[in-house]
Order: sequence, then structure tokens, then C-alpha cells
Amino acid sequence: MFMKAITRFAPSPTGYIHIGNVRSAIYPYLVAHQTDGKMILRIEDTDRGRYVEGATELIEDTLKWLGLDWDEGPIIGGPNEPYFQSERTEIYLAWAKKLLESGRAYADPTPPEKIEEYRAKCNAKKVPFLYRNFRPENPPEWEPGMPIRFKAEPKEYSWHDEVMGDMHTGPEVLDDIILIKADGYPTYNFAHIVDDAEMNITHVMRGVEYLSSTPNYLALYEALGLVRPKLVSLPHILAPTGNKKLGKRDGAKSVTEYRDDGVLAEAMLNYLACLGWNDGTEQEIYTKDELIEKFSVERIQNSGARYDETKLLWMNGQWIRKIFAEQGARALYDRTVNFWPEEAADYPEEYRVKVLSIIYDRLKTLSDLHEMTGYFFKDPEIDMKMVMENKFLKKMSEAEIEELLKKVISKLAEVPEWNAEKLQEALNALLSETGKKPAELFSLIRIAISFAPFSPALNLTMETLGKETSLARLNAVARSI
RNA sequence: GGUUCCGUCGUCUAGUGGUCUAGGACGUCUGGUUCUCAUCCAGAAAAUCGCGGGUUCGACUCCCGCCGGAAUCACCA
Repeated sequence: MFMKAITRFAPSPTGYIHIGNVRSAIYPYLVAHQTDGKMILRIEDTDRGRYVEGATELIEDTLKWLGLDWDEGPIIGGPNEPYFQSERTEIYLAWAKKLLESGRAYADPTPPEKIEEYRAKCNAKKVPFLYRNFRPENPPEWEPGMPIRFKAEPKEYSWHDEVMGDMHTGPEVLDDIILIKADGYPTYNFAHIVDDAEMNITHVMRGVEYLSSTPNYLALYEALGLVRPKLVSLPHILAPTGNKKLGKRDGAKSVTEYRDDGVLAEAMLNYLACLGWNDGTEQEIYTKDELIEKFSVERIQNSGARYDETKLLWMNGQWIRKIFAEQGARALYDRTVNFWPEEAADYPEEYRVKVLSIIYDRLKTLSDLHEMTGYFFKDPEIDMKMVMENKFLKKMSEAEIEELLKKVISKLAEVPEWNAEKLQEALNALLSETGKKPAELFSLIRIAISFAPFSPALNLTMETLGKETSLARLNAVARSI
């Protein structure tokens, strides 16, 4: 029996969520749900300079699309309100004052220029810059407008990271970090410690970039008398080329951009969860519930994983077929409403469902519908070059083709019932009556009714198009020879 | 530069001393399914397990060194 986990996703509203940083929302969600715990969404907006209008909504939108609902946070509220750090400044100040009183923090009147000077001096001498070596001797009484710094005690730290294993560092990594900035807002370093404690977070899951500052956090837990939460460092997702972590500079697309490009949320979640994690079996396709059931932080990979869009697209194809097979054409259709060509709007929904059900297994993304279904909604432009230059047809003369088309038209006109089965019978009969190879006969008909580079099986295509349209298109081609 | 982490097919990975002449998936290539495209099926190529030492009867697996890559060292998160 697991202890109920309380996890959090704590992004700063500086832009959209991309492939490179969304795992720090997915994994906390999975951990929370597999223990029947909860996930909190907290917005870390203490850097007013980097705040981006609308970013919070973007983040919420992304989480909702992926199905990663939060149990406490913006919109829905909760017992730990507010969930925006910018609205919690008095809380951080109160905690900082405790440290001030116990002598573990001090008000720092040193102007930034002076600090830069110290730093430059150290760099020149090639010695590490540690602010604690420049600590002001007689710090003044704190008053608003002054930063508050932690007073570090240099010592060794050992801890266990659920992904990276047993960690150990020496005293040289501890320093007097800023707790409260001159503008009154807390730093991330301090705010997340306070919030995690107040919100009873059990698992702190975040990118590995925070691993090196962990000793400073450990010192803070100690000074504040807090229990350390479980620490889970998530390796980076690497850009497709190079060895750098995937970031906006490498053109990392926002997660929701994939939605607009026709990727299913299920596929996205599946792919991302399995990038750098696996359950030890050979399973590749996981539903959200299966992920919740099978996920474990111990099996998260401890090296970075490269983002591979090809595999995402493959997985999307798998999900498209899975949804069709398990939930039916209608369920898949509901996901496609924004992806049809304009002309499709003039046709009844039933017709679009029918079209979808004969082409769905060719889709890599839902947006492929655009390219692939045009001729179902609009008579294609006749392009005789496509006929004459086709590799199976080029050995036939125009007269032969015209004659063959006429036979096809009269045969198909007689088909008693316009359905896939009867159409196939007619096509087979044409094959033996004309003595043509399937490649020749079928290519001609296929091109004549679609003028598309590819299409579903002929009988299904014609059945869907209907008798009138199919014959009209064949006639139009016959006339233009 | 200091500190810390990482290193198995092109990519994601399985692998915790012998069952590994290293398994799966994506991608690539070849064949099959009465046309195309895709699906699906069958098959192939693809990793001297970063390198060098050790420990051991035996190492991808343990130890040491080296090399390579990454992260971090802000009044950003």
C-alpha cells in the first residue's frame, strides 16, 4: 500500500509548455494518481520581468488537453489558496523573518555593482565566487527594499535522488542564496521550499537542472526544520540534433501546436511518458490508466532522451487505429471536426464519417485528412497527363483508353445495387471481359474518379462517392480524351 | 575552471556476473496482401555494450583511470 502522494507542477508563466518541459507535469500527475493522492498546480510568477500575459491560460490549456487535471490550483481553487506565488508574498516574508530571527538569514545592503565587483575579482583570480566570503560584517536591520540572504553553513550533504541515486556534495557548493529580492518577491529557491512545505508536497519532481542547487535547498529544509520531500530529478529531453536540451531556441513547438497539427492527446501523452521511461516489458502503447498503473519513478532513465518526432507520428497512427477499432468510427470522427477540407462542410456528417472510415488507416495525423479527402467533396480537376503517363497505362493508346473507359461506364451503370460487394463483382467481371491486368484497369478507374496520388480500395471509394458522382467523373474523363 | 550527472544498434530502450554469438520498438531495406498510398504480415541490415586496465573460472553487468557529452555556479526559474 502506497502512501498518498501529493505532487505539484509548478511552471512559471513565461510562455508555452513544450515537449522539453511537459514531462514535469506528466510524471507528477501519474505519481499522484497511482497513490490516490493529488497533484497541485502552482504558478511561479515571482519574476515580474519575465511574466508573459496569457501564459497561465496556455499552461492550463495544455494540461487540460493532455487530460492532466489538477486537484488544487488556479480556476478550481483549494485549501492552500492562493496558487499564484505573486499573491503569497507575505507568507514568504513571514518565513524569511523566522530565519532572520534565528540568525540564519540577514538583510543585505550591498549594492549589485559591488557584488559584480566581487565576482569579477574572483573570476580574475580563477577562484570560485562564493558570496559567503563577502558577507557584510554588520548587516543592518531588515527593511523593505533590502534583499534577504540565507546564511549558509558550509558542510557536506548526502541525499537520495529517486532517479539519480545516492548523491554527495562538499561544502563548496553551499552559498548565501537570496531568499527575498529587493523588489519584495521571493526567489524560486526560497518560494518553492516554503510552498512545498505549506502544501505538504511529498514528491518534488523537476528537471535535473535543479540537482546542483539541491544542497542549498537541503540547508534550507534544515534551517527551517522541515522534512525533506522525496526528490526526483528528471533528465532533459534532447533536441533532435546536437546534444543540447530541447528548448524554444531549438524550435521546440508548444504541446498544443501538435493538437492543431492533428496529433491525438492520447498519443502525445503516451509518447512523452515513454520518452525516458519504460516498465521493463515490451509494451509500447499505453492508455493513461495503464500509465497510472504501471509508472514508477525508479524506472525513469537517468540520462537524457532525444526527441524523435517520427516515433511520435507512428504512435499517433497507432492511436488513430486503436480508437477506431475500440471506440468506433464515430468516436474517431469526433476528434476530426477541425481537420476537414472546406468543401466537406456542404456534405452531411454521415458522409464524412463514411469517408473517414475508409481512409482512417492511412492517417498519420488528423490533418492529413485535408490532403487525402479532397476528391470526396469536390470534383477533381481532370489532368490527362496523370492518365497517359501512369506507369501501367502509358503503353495504351488514347483510343484504347477511351474504349476501355466506355466499357467500364456501361458495366458500372448496370450494377444492380451500388455497394462495395456488387461493385467488386462488376470490377472482377470487367477484368475477365477485357482481359486487362488489375494494375491497368484499376489504375485507370482510380485516377479517373480521384486524380489523387492515392486512394482507398476502388470499390470502397466508388461506393462512398455514390453511383451518380462516380459515373459522372468517368464520363467526364472519357469526353476529354 | 569548481561541483554534479550521464555514456548499449541512427533514435527510444531491455539487460543488476554465466540463459547475451546482446532482446524489443521507431526509422531504413526486401518480399507478400488483385491498382496507388497506407495498414497488416514475413524477413534483413544495424551495437567490437565510450576507451584502457583490473577483480573473477567467467563482465555490458563489480572496481580504478582516462576520454567524450551534459547540467550548474543570477536580486531567472
